[in-house]
Amino acid sequence: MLDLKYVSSHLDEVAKKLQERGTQVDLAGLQALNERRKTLQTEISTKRHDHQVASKGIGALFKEGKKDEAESLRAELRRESDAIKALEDELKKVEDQAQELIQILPNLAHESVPIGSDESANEEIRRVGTPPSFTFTPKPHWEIGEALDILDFERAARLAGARFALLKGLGARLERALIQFMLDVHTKEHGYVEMLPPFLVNSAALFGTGQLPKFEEDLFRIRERDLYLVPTAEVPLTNIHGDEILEASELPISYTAYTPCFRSEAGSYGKDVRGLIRQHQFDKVELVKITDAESSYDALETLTANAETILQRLELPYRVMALSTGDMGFSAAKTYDLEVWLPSQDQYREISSCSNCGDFQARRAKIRYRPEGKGKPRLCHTLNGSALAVGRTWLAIMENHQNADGSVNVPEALRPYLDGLERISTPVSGS
RNA sequence: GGAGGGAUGGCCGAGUGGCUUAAGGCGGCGGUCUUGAAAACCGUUGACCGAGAGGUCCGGGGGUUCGAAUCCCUCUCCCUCCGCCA
Repeated sequence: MLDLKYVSSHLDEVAKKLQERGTQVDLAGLQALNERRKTLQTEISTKRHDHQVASKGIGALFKEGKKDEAESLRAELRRESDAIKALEDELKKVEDQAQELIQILPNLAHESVPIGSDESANEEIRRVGTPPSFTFTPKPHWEIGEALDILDFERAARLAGARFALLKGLGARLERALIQFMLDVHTKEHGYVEMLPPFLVNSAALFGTGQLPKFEEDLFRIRERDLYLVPTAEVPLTNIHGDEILEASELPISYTAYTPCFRSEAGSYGKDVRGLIRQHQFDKVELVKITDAESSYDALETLTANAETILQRLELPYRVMALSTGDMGFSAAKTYDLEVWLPSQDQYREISSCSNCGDFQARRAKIRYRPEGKGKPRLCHTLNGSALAVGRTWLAIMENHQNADGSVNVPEALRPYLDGLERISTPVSGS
């Protein structure tokens, strides 16, 4: 959420930056509401003060036996009390209106973010690794997986419908190995604390990270309850310190967690209908950092590098993209996407998204810290990134490490997690 | 699911309508003493809105009252016992 005070005093600048993100808003209305809010508050504050002072006099008058005076004062204060109540009602209405307007505004982009209306304006930062060259036509992962009998979409559909998958045997084992591998790297080498959070969260948590109120249709909600399936571990991890004032010495905080993620994928009809790319449920290992207000952009570089490590170890070619103002998510001030090479599509596809949200989520979730020594609490900065989306990693391995005979080589870094297995092959019949 | 008991500042905890400007303790910070430290003693100690005056905040929301931490309604969470259960 943007700071109402800042918006009110920087109308033109904020409007321009929002427009770069593709959002048109009437900020003048917001400013008017803020002015009215301040006026009302001052008036209420003064009236309440007078009322309190006068009110104390009643007890005294009764004690002195001046009943008539006490009664008339009481009647007067009764009217005054009603008047204050009316002002308070208006204040609440004004505050609610301002809140409603400001909470659906996206974050402002950092100055280093390329300006543009969509992904065509994204900027390639670097490429790492070389796409493999094959002596045969590389197959898409769903063909490889089904031939190896480790992936089954048909039976998954029987259980849950389209956009669900059933991993079998070594397929399931590979998924589990990837999760374990990623968590080990981040906890043992990158200093993240492993968490295993709830997979269901309430609306307050989703408001904190920005999924609500604007993007409810992207979520799966539990019937009749204020609970939603997590769309990403970013939600529980970032909200862990909601409503807290942290000590500066505790920062930065680095958490990692594996969770399944659930997305309704409303509005994505016809996109990526085949294969594992776009599912209602997928596994992800997430990284979250909570920092002070000064170091979040350095932390974004670190976090992105941490995510890249996984791709490098798994020998998967990828590139790093700086998203443009029009392609970034709602809460982000700056985002790097990691895109992995997919031979069957002959292109790079997103496998991780690493964002610095600045104080945008911290303001919503009330995550603050006390600067070194003393002083007023300040808003933290929050960051998150996938490291990585496990399902997409699974399919990237299938496609990049496939052989002409339909088998798939296991990257060396992963072998310790698969009892030393070097390749996944079609099982010899009967075994 | 049933029955009871709770939720007060960073933490513990007192407080049943005006004398609460939330007691007291712990912790933190500053000081005295000390070569230094500990102990002891003294002082200090929150968040939010507002330019300020001032106001708000005792789990959340609503109500009664001139006046609510205190009374009423409601929701959430926690604890104890019973039932069920991996």
